[in-house]
Amino acid sequence: MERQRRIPEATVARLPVYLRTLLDVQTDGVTTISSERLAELAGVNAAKVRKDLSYLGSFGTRGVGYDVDHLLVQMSRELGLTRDWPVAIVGVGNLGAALANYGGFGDRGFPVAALIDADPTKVGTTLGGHTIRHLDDLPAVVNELGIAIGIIATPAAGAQEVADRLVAAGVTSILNFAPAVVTVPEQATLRKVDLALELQVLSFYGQRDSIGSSLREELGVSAESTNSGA
Amino acid sequence: MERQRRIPEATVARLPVYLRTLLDVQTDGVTTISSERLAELAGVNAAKVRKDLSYLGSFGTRGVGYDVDHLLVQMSRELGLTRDWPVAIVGVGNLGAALANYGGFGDRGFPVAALIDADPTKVGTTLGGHTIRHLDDLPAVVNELGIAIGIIATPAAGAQEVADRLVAAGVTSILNFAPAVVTVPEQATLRKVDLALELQVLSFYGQRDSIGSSLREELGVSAESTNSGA
DNA sequence: CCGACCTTGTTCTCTTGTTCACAAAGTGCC
DNA sequence: GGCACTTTGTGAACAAGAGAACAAGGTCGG
Ligand SMILES: NC(=O)c1ccc[n+]([C@@H]2O[C@H](COP(=O)([O-])OP(=O)(O)OC[C@H]3O[C@@H](n4cnc5c(N)ncnc54)[C@H](O)[C@@H]3O)[C@@H](O)[C@H]2O)c1
Ligand SMILES: NC(=O)c1ccc[n+]([C@@H]2O[C@H](COP(=O)([O-])OP(=O)(O)OC[C@H]3O[C@@H](n4cnc5c(N)ncnc54)[C@H](O)[C@@H]3O)[C@@H](O)[C@H]2O)c1
Repeated sequence: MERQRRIPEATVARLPVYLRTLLDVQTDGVTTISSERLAELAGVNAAKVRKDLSYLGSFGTRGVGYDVDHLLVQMSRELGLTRDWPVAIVGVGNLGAALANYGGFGDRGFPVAALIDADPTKVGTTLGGHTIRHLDDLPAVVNELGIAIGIIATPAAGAQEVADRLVAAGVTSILNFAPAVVTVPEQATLRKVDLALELQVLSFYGQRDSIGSSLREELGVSAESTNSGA
Repeated sequence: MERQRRIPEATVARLPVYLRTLLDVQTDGVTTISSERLAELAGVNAAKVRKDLSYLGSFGTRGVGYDVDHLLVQMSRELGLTRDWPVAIVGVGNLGAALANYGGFGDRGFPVAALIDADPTKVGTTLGGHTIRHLDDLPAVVNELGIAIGIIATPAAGAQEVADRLVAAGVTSILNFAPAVVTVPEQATLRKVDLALELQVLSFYGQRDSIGSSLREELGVSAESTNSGA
């Protein structure tokens, strides 16, 4: 009788938030936490916390709450954080260099293990203890260092090619910073961080608020009457 | 008879992708595009494209497709990109400096207009043409320069305080890079970019794939038979 | 040992988002 | 001018996610 092992995507995306929150309270010496409290700290709804945690099959204690240490163990295991995931950064420019210099990843089990670039003048130079290797060496680098995750920090034009090469080299997890649509085969996972998109979304809601305010001023307080039609 | 003016959140998040795609094809001299083609380039479903675009109230031409220029105008207007949105970066460290040096924002209507830090040794120094101002000057800076968006690039510990100060100074759009849960009043909009979270999500799916493979090897090809219970 | 109290786990409902499928609408050829 | 062809716009079915509510289960004080 197998446990229900399909964790919803939305839940997966929240687990890291819970994890960080739990690490925080653990540091403060807290040993037990209720869904209510965890929800407050993680900025979500308590029912959601309980449902999310139930997917882990982890048991809280009714009347008491969850054991922080136990929860951390379960969660780390589920997220695959019991091992290291060596990362390769492809494209060592402005952003790539900043990421390479950032210590926060190694701490959390994602050591930067390799830097890759296509620019011959950069290849061979050293940054943060790593010698920059050429893109053509990717298969060798991945093999030698056991690269599990590739970070794309090249200009948009090169992103798809880099992704293809990463996948060809056996890397199935990719984080893309380039503002381009990149596709990968089904067996691989791609996530993206798109700052321009974030800013444009902020712009949308910012503008809307302004308009909203103006309208509200003009029309009185009837702005609430947005009936949810059908 | 007012047009239906509630654009779903999911749609808002896709508009920037369409926008970028359209700019690309416009550069190539394309003047008309079908939902099918746009969907392909943007990496989404064609029906979704049509529904998303229908929220703009923009008219395609049946049998032909959408006029690229017209679509760009509509979309830019809807996203509020007809004006500039001056950005202040708070926390000019490793990441903040990289963002400040990055030219890609100003190009797209988000000029970096101010740099803020709390470290007295950094205040007064210059970076990318901007003199770093002290956090205490925030209200004045926001006022003088018409700051519309605040980017938080401080350590996690300071993030909530910075957010509070930004809001107090009148900034209602915030992009947070610090790995911390930050809350803002309802009238403000906050989005976050959390790299550790992204990596951990990749870890989850990466691990899962590995397990899947192993299991598949061990058990033959019965891995498909994950019956969706109830 | 018992009962009041607390918190979990889960069911149910509602909302949001995705996708299909097709009628309506326009184009351009003949 | 009409007809075949293309593509949009949207209704309806389907899937995923959020949140309220509550029964089940366990603690702890007396
Ligand atoms: N710098 C930022 O703050 C920032 C912010 C948001 C988005 N981005 C995006 O991140 C990406 C990198 O930005 P950046 O400012 O670091 O750019 P950059 O030009 O400073 O660096 C790009 C690096 O990639 C290398 N490169 C180019 N093509 C390559 C290829 N095919 N394979 C391997 N390496 C290649 C270049 O040699 C260069 O070293 C861009 O797509 C940019 O839009 C950057
Ligand atoms: N550097 C990266 O590549 C990277 C990647 C992912 C996440 N982050 C996150 O981004 C944030 C910044 O990272 P970093 O590497 O630039 O750190 P950093 O330590 O290099 O820089 C932080 C800067 O913020 C300033 N600061 C501290 N408290 C402040 C306050 N209350 N108000 C204003 N300024 C304040 C400091 O003086 C310093 O200049 C961190 O939260 C980090 O976790 C960074």
